[in-house]
Amino acid sequence: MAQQGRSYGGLTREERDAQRRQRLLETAKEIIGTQGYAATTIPGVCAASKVSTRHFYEIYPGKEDLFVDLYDRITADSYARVAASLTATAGEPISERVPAAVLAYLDPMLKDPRVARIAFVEIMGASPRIEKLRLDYRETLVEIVGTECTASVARGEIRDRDWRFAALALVGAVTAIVYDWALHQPRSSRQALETQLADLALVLLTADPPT
Amino acid sequence: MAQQGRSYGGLTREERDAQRRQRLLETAKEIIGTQGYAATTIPGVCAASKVSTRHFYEIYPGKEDLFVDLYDRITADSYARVAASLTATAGEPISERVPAAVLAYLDPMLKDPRVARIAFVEIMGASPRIEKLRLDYRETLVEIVGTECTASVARGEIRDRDWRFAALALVGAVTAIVYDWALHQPRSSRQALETQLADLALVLLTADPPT
DNA sequence: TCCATCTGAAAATGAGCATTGTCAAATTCT
DNA sequence: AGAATTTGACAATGCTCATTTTCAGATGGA
Repeated sequence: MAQQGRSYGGLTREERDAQRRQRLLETAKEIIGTQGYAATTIPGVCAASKVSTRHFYEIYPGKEDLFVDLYDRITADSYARVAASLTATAGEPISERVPAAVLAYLDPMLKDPRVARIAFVEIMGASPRIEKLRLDYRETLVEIVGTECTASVARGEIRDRDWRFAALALVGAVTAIVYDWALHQPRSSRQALETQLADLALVLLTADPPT
Repeated sequence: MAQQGRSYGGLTREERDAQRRQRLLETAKEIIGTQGYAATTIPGVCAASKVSTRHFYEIYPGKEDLFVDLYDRITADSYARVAASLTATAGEPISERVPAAVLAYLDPMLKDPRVARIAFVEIMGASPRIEKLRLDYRETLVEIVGTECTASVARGEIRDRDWRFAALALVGAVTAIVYDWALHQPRSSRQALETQLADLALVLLTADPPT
């Protein structure tokens, strides 16, 4: 057995493990976000991370767990941004709050196409467990939208409607658009895209069907 | 070598092959649409199809090709419906044509949740080849939307805009919503969903961003 | 210094398929 | 009937990993 816990290379066990985990996550982002989850192998990730497979299994129970950890972090990051955005725009009308929150969520994906691919494509149907994770996280998003919009209705800003439907539409639309933008070269400026996305969010949550 | 081509069991070689292919496709729809592509194995599909693996490889070069064939057929079916719908509504305003075409496209997915799962989830990131297939097919859809909408603009019905953006939003939104609807039990009536989808399509293609 | 830990590299193991080959029985054609 | 095909079942092969184990050397602590 390993794991007695003394320092090595000037680092404690926790620090060494944390650094290995960090390298694994960075490499996983690169490989999964570039080659896809199906094409990702443990030996491949380990080699690129300079982490032996033995150490890998000291940190993660298996391959799927690395992906789950990566996705959890990506999602937690975006959720924290959303929370911060909503706090920052407290008191403002929905037409400010929602677009800002959507762009806050998307910032990591707009910055890094690998993140966009992981969060919007590779995560889908990868395995039963991961698919459930995706749907659970999305449900949280749906609830946030519902809460915000219902509050806005109460303020008399917008008309009430099926918020679950609207939220799913928003998430689906944004997903497709951002992934497309992340892939295409050349592409429009991030600024231009953000304007379009903000308009889209607003339209989906507030527009009335014509005639 | 097999393949000399005489009749057997009262059927020609073509008929026998066609029946096997039919059974394989039906089983593939069931397994992929229920367990997912990653969990689908050739021996599994063959056993459920009553087709020997030897015969499988007489029909398809490999596993991926079966999936491609299945997806091709699903897509071709939907595209044919769209074409028929557009023909049927020729001369009518965009507010009739687009919602009708969207619902025509979605009919197979609304009828069979397995088809929805295959077309909207399992197809994503399954392999480089399949991902490319998906994006190519989607591009066709984007072009159709662009063509229809540009024509509508020329008729003075709607304002011009970034049709690629709008089309991607429409496809993404509809995908998320229909898959969600197909999964959830209990769920709203198909009629109700179709009304919502039609409204959504219209809003995405014609609504102006508020303020 | 001496011993217990820790480390990276690499080999070993084992499962799960995809794919190919074998063969006896069934069917068809002449 | 008799030769040639076709069939389905199943064994055989081979490959790609995931996961485990080995091991010689590096490091830390007493």
